[in-house]
Amino acid sequence: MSETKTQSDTRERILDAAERLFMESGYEGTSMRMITGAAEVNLAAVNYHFGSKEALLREVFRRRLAWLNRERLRLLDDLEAQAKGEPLKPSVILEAFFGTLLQMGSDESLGGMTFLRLLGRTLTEPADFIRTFFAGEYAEVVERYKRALFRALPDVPHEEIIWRFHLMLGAMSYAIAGTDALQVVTGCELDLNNEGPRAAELLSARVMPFLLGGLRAPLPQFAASQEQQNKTESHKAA
Amino acid sequence: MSETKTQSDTRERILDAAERLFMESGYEGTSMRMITGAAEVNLAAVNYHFGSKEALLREVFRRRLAWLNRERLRLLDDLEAQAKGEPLKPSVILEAFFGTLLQMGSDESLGGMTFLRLLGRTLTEPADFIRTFFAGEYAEVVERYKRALFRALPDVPHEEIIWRFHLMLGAMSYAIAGTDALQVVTGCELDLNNEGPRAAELLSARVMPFLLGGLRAPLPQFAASQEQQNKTESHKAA
DNA sequence: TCATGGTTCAAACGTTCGTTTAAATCATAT
DNA sequence: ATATGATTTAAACGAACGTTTGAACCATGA
Repeated sequence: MSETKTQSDTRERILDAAERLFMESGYEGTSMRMITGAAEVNLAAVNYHFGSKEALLREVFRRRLAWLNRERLRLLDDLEAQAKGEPLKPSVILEAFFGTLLQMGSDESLGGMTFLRLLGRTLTEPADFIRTFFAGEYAEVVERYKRALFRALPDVPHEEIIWRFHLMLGAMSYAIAGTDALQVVTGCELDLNNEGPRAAELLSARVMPFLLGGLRAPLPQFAASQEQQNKTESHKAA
Repeated sequence: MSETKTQSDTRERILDAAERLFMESGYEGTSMRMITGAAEVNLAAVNYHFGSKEALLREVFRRRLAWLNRERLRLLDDLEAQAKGEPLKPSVILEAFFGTLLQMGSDESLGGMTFLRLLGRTLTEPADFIRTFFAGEYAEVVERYKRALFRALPDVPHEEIIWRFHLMLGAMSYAIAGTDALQVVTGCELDLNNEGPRAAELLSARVMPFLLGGLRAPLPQFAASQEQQNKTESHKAA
C-alpha cells in the first residue's frame, strides 16, 4: 500500500518458505509446489526469480552465510588485533566461531533457529552441488580459524586439530539439527523448540563446555603404523 | 553355484545395492530404478520382496541394527555382571557403545564402512517414517546405556548426561558420515575411504579421546533456573 | 508327466516432478 | 493517456517417480 511495497517481496516470501520447508523435509523432499504454495506465489515465480530449484537453495544459504562468515572473520580480526601477536586461547576461538553461529538462532532477522537447523541438516546432505557450494562458502573462514587453532595449540599435530575441529562441527550440527532420529528416546529437545530465542543461550551453555573438553582431550597414542599390543581387550581383528 | 543358489539371492542383491545407493545419494535421491539397475534385478523385484521403498529402507537397516544392538546389549550385560554391582567406568561404557559400532566398519559382512556412513547420514534425515523407525530400533539400547552412564557419573545431572550422550552421537555420526560439506576444506577424509577395514581403528583412536574429553568436561553453571537436583536411584522407571 | 507355487519379466499405470511458455497484469516514465 | 519493461498468471510440457499387472518362467513334488 506504500512505495516500499513497489519492490516486490515475492523473492523474500519464497526464500522464507523455502528455508522452513527445506529444514522440515530436506531438499529432495521439498517440491516447488510446496514452496510456492506456502509462499502464496505462482509456481513459475521460483524459476523466474532464481532460475532453478538448485539456485534457490544456494540463495537461501547465501543470504544467511554472507552475514555469518563476514561476522566470523571480523570477530577473528578484532581478537587477533587485540592480542597483539600473542596466540588466542582455544576457548576464545571456539566462542567466536560457534558463538556467532548461535547468535543467529537468537535473532529472527538472521534466520533464527529455523536456519540453524537447516544448516545443521544440510551439512550432511549428500548431493554434490550442495557440497561444492558449501566448500566455497566456508573456505576462507575455515582456513582462518584453522590457522588460529594451530597457533593456539602449538603442541598438537595439525591433523589432530583438523579432526577435532571436524568433530566439534559434528556435535554442534547434531545438537542444532535437534529433531534427530533418537529424540523420542533421549527426549530432551522440546526446550529448543519452545524456548525460542533463548534456545541459543541454552545451547551455548550446554555445548561449549563439551566442545572445549573434547578439543583439549589427551592425544591418542598411536603405535607406529602397525597395530599396537597395548590393547587390554582380547578382541582380535580377523 | 549349486543348491545354495536355489534360494534366490535377489533379496540380498537388492539390499546391498540399496545400502550403497542410499549412502551415496540419500533416500529421496535414490530411485527404485537406480537400485534395481545396480542390483541387476527387475524393477518389480523390490515391491515383490519388500512391499515398498519405505519397507526396503527399513529392511536395509534392520538386518544390520539387529546385530549391532543385540551385541551392544550383550556386551553391557557382560560388563555389568563382571563389575558385580559396581558402577562401570565411563570410558568402558563408551568403548562398548561406540566400539561395537566401529567394529561393523571393519567387518564387510556386517556392512563395513558403507553401512556406517549410511547410518551416520540417515540419523539426520527428516522423513517421519525414518525417525519413528529408528526410535523403535534404538529404544532399549539407549535406555540401558543411559542408565549405565547415570550410575557411572552420579554427580552429573541426568539431563546433562543425556545432552552429552546426544553430542557424542553427533560427533561420531559426523565423523563417520565423512563426506560432509566441508571435507574439501578440512581435507582429511581420504584416509577413511582408502584405508578400508583399518578405517574403523583410525576412527576409534581419533574419536574416542574426543568423546571422553567432552563427556568429562566441567559442568556448565547456570544462573539458578529450575535447578533439578539429581536423585540417584529414586528416579522412576517408566 | 503335469500341476503348483514362488519368482522374474516387460509393460503400463496414474501421479508428481522441475521447467517452460505465452498471454495477462502491473508499475512507472514520458 | 500511452508505451515499456518487469512481474504474475494459468496451462502445459516431457521426464521420472513408485507401484501394479498379468503373463512367462522355473524348480519342485506328486
